[in-house]
Amino acid sequence: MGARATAHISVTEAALLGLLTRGEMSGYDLQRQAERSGGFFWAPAKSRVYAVLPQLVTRGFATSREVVQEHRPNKQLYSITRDGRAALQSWLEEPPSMEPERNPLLIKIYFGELLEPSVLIAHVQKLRAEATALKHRLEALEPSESDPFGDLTVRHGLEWARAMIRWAASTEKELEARLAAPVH
Amino acid sequence: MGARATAHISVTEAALLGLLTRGEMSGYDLQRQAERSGGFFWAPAKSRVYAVLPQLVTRGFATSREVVQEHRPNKQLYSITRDGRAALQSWLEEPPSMEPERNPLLIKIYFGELLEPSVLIAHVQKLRAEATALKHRLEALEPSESDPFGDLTVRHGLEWARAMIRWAASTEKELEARLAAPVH
DNA sequence: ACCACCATGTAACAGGTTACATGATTAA
DNA sequence: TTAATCATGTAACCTGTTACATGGTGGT
Repeated sequence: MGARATAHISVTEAALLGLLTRGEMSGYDLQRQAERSGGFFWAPAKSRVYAVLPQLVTRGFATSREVVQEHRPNKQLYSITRDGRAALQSWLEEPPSMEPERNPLLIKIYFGELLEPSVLIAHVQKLRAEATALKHRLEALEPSESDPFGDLTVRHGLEWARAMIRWAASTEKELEARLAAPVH
Repeated sequence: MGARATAHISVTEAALLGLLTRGEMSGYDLQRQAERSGGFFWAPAKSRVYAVLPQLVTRGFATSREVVQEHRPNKQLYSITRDGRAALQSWLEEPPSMEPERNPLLIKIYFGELLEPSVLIAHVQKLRAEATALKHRLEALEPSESDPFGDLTVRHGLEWARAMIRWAASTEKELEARLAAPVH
């Protein structure tokens, strides 16, 4: 045991193991952490969390112990093992590959000829509104950050949001121009 | 038949139906079109294409006819039906919802404390290289575009790529600074 | 001689979602 | 009294991937 050099783990498994390096936690805790801290870029369904954790134990990447509670439901606390750390480490070290955006909006734009311009504009406006909301949330967060790495992910989100806002604004303008002067 | 007002279709089904509005095509054609024109934001495996097409026929969204060929394998040509157009239309009109980036790189950054700075820098550099390559490909494409909607998706890609390049550059700088002056 | 293109599919697996089910405690 | 929090899970489904299998045609 311990010599399982190249065991493959999924993104969710890696993220859970990552959180477990910060201490023993329950599935409930993990899911909340995921929603809060990293929630902008990773948020599995809770059923997924509860499905993955026992698998981590089975594969030797975590251990669990039951904690009996008085006025709360009992819970399982999970800890990362040496093997778990090793698996996480090699996942973290794998060069990440850039995947193109799989955004359905782009397909709707691409087939824009099939939609009324006003509907298309509404779609783009919605993206802009959501990106703007994200930007505000992230801007509110930024200065108060003690951990520098969380900061970097926040800045990533900000760059992304700003890019989307820029694109949406220019796209809206262009579509509106086409509404005003429809060249059939 | 025809009154199936709110039949749900998946992104891939919508995209295939969208391409079929441009004419009768085989699975092979569709997959190639997907790779070329829209390939930046949507690219299903061919096995998926061949799996989805018969389902579209079963559900009444497309019809197929076999074309016997002499010096080539026979093929199935698919056409979109009235029901197919209706289903596509309502998919296109659904307001798209912005999903946060699920980029694994962000998780690696978030747990940056567990990685050597040099590895982290390499990860970010790789993203920057790939985003730069994408930017070049898209810039080469842009002026020659006859269809205006394809153009809008290209510009989306460009904004995205530029944002990633900006973020990566500033992140690299910051990580390198930390390498030079490690504040324990 | 080799490789790319045309053309379609199967099998096995991976990784995820939503909805449902349960049930006590505590704060507004 | 109503809602949120704590706490875990099952069942059904969906969407997708990689690897394998087949085999002729046409260009370099």
